[in-house]
Amino acid sequence: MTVKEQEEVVKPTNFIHQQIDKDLEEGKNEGRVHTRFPPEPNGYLHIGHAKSICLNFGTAEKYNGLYNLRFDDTNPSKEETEYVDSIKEDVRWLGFDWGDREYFASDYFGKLYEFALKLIREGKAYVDDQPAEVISEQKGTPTRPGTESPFRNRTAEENLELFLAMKNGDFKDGEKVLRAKIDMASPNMHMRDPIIYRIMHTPHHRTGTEWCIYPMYDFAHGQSDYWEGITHSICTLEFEVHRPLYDWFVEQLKDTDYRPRQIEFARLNLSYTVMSKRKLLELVKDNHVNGWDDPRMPTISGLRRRGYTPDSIRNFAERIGVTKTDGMIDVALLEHSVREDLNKSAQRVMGVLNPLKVVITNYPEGQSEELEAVNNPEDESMGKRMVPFSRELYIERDDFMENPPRKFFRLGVGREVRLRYAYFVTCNEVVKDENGEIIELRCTYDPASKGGKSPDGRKVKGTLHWVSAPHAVKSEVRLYDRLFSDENPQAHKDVDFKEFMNPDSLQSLTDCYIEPFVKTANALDHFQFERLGYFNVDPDTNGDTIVFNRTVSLKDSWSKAKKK
RNA sequence: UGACCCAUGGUGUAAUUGGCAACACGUCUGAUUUUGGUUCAGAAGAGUCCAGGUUCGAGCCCUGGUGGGUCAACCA
Repeated sequence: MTVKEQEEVVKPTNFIHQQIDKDLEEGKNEGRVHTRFPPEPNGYLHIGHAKSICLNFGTAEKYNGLYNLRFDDTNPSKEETEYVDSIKEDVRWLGFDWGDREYFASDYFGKLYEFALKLIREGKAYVDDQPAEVISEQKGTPTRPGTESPFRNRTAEENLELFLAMKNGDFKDGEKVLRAKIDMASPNMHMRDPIIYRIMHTPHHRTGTEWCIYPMYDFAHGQSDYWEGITHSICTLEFEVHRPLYDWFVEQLKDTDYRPRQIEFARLNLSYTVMSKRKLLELVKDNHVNGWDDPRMPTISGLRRRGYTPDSIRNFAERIGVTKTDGMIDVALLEHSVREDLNKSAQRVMGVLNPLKVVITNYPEGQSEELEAVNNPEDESMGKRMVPFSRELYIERDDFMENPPRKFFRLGVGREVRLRYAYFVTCNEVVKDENGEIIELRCTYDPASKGGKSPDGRKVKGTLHWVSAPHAVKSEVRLYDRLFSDENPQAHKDVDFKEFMNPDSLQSLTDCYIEPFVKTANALDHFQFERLGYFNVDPDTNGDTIVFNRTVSLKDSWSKAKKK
């Protein structure tokens, strides 16, 4: 291993690990590191969550600690079991195993209720009878302090009685709330007597109709962390202003030196996409895409269906780093991560997307043969396979030009190229239909060049992929482009992000021919179609047609050169 | 007329905690190549938002600006 390689192996550190190092040095929490990933089951996980999962769980792994999966299910009106299941599947697929440490905030509804009772008894919480608008009005603004509720100084007895009535269902939704009594003049809006319990006569996906009062996020999160023994509660930047409140509740709760600590990092922004559950839900609900797992979606399930691998996503998460700087990651980095992974592992195969028929005029009619091809030049252990060759072939339309420009290495009339793993062929004639459209090429092959070798040492500039027409498997191939044409579609104040949707984000080719090797492929299997890109088998595949998704194209220096 | 946070090549991160800015992606050369892929060799590109200060020495510390983000849901 070279010096350079050794440097690269060193896992990058970040400010969170540095803070944990410090906590450990100071002997906090008996040297334990315990993290959690706390999704709300109200949507599917996306690549931004993947960053958070890798950070939270990866951190615990790094420090030989533990990590929990905890569903933040305190709002029954938005949460569903479908989402719980998809989240578990996605986290598992990414390669993390949380063992039996699977929790729900709803597991703590009882303890949370008891804790609220304690706050009331200590005069630190009160029932407010005012409607939402009035409470909101009294909150003030960031630059103006709030005013106190007329119900703020009820006696503990009265509050206890009212809260019990709330719990017993004596009131309608919104009629009363329980508030923490902190400081209406605090410069931090979240400290101005935040609402901690609201009335919702809505069945919960786990507790059913047991409760009609539900705790707010702020009243559940830190406490859940505390009860689970979380040491480092890593979340995104928008919760930074909640931290004093998080600490305030933990302070009321703690009875030892242990205390969980919230640390915030910048969420992931990816160019040419949107990354909020609300917006992704909108795309799904309004049928702008075909579901949460549409291969154009930045969801984990979409990326999986598109052909991304867990490794590629984890490497990506590692590469982008962790900071508090709000930035925008170039999708090119994500694409680089899959190419890097798939280049090492993907089975090579030849497939023609836009077929052009080629007849080898000096190859006997009715004859065919099998030629040996390498399965993966990056991994010899993947072995070889046989590819059928015959008189009638398909090549890529792009690989032939009647009037080739300079530096075009492919086929033209009178030119010789190599058909990969097969023979050298020379094009002699172009056949056109009545519209002048090229419909066939007539070529001759050199039998001495079998395997693609030139016995006389003569060179050809181009090597083309091809497929034997009678043997090929006709398939559908779906090509994807970015979902949005704007780098940051949600950043425009006066324009809805959907205005920037790319109308050509999905192109479906139904006249594609792939070598017979793919016949036995299973859903989600990865391939490299030589010279084209990485593709995987879409679950839409049925007995009749194999459907492929293009995960990402190969790097293409020819298309760049062409533009000049 | 607030609180909290952020600011390093095009992009994302790093800099042994004060010692003259490194890595990755991207871009551009060239070599190799039965994938115009991979690999390899190399190049361009920032003097660290600005202004002061402390110091022999500042991207790191201090002060003041500027720019950006977050917070006023009975959402999380």
